[in-house]
Amino acid sequence: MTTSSRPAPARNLLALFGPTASGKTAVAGLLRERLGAEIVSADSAALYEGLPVLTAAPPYPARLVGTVPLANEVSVGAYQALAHAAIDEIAAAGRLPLVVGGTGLYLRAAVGELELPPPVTADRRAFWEAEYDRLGPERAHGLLGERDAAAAARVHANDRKRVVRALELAEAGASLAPSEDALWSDRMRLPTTVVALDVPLVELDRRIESRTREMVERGVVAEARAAWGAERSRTASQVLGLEEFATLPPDEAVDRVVQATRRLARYQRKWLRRLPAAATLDGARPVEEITDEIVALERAGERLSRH
RNA sequence: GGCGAGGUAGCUCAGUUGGUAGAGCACACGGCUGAAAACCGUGGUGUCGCCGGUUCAAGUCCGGCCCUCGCCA
Repeated sequence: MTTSSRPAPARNLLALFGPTASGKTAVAGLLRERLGAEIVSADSAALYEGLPVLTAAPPYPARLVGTVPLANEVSVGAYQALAHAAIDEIAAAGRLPLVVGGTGLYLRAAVGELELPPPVTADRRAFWEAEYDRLGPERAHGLLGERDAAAAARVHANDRKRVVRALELAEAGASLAPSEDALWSDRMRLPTTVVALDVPLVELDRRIESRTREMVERGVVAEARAAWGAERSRTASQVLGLEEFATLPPDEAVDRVVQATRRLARYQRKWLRRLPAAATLDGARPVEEITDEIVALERAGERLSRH
């Protein structure tokens, strides 16, 4: 009654990373059917509710998509807790969690062993921001050097955001400088098959342009205006294209958003080059073919783990 | 056709009394540990519209031509 073939490896985690417009959504949609996977998004902008067109929300259920009110800030730390909970819940139910996203840091936070230093209260942040502005970059950085030399060595004086964060952490008894570099390591929280999807740059640029134009037909302008008029946090305001579509004539908004999205895609491809992946597949190939390959990789147990 | 304004980096433009050019954005490369679609660092990528003249030296002054925009015909 038992077959002679060796048992299939235990399913743990599958992760799909790729820049915007690389075809992640379509591939993940097929993987969902083929592997009975449940999708967990790793995308900082898609977290927001009310922006399905602008953030290209998938046409099928996915965790951590459209769940955060625009009035709230998002952060890697908050995302990480939600992602780990979702992954563990899916796995506990005997299904395959499939983490899909283009935000490199979020993907690493979801699948890796990133141990993030704690958050700090809003008033401490406001205090250190004011201190930074009062002292100026050099003296603020100098102060950091006295309080946390390791953190100061990693941060440029002009990087206000990081100098402020490091000062907050030093005050709280923590440090911005990690004891161990987990960001670029290939250590995984669970045994994970990581697959990267990429498309030749010229084709990617073409896709970005046509996809941005389609957004207009699908109603981004109304969507963006509604969101822009609502109470929105700083991180919500920074979602690419929100301000452009809400405040500029559509043609001009499209041009700017295309340019900004191309820049984003190049940034995401930098992550792609450094992320440890079992394979990098060409997203310009037929979706079925790509899916077949990923299924094969997953079944073969091509995965990274804790070591 | 006449008058006016203009032609300098991929784009928008700055350039002093002549000393072979520089900002922002874009772009390239790099960093990044609770803002990452964020933030920061480094890099000028050029037939200064074309041809000639003056000058030791011209983006800059002179002459001619070409092109763009506006107004008037």
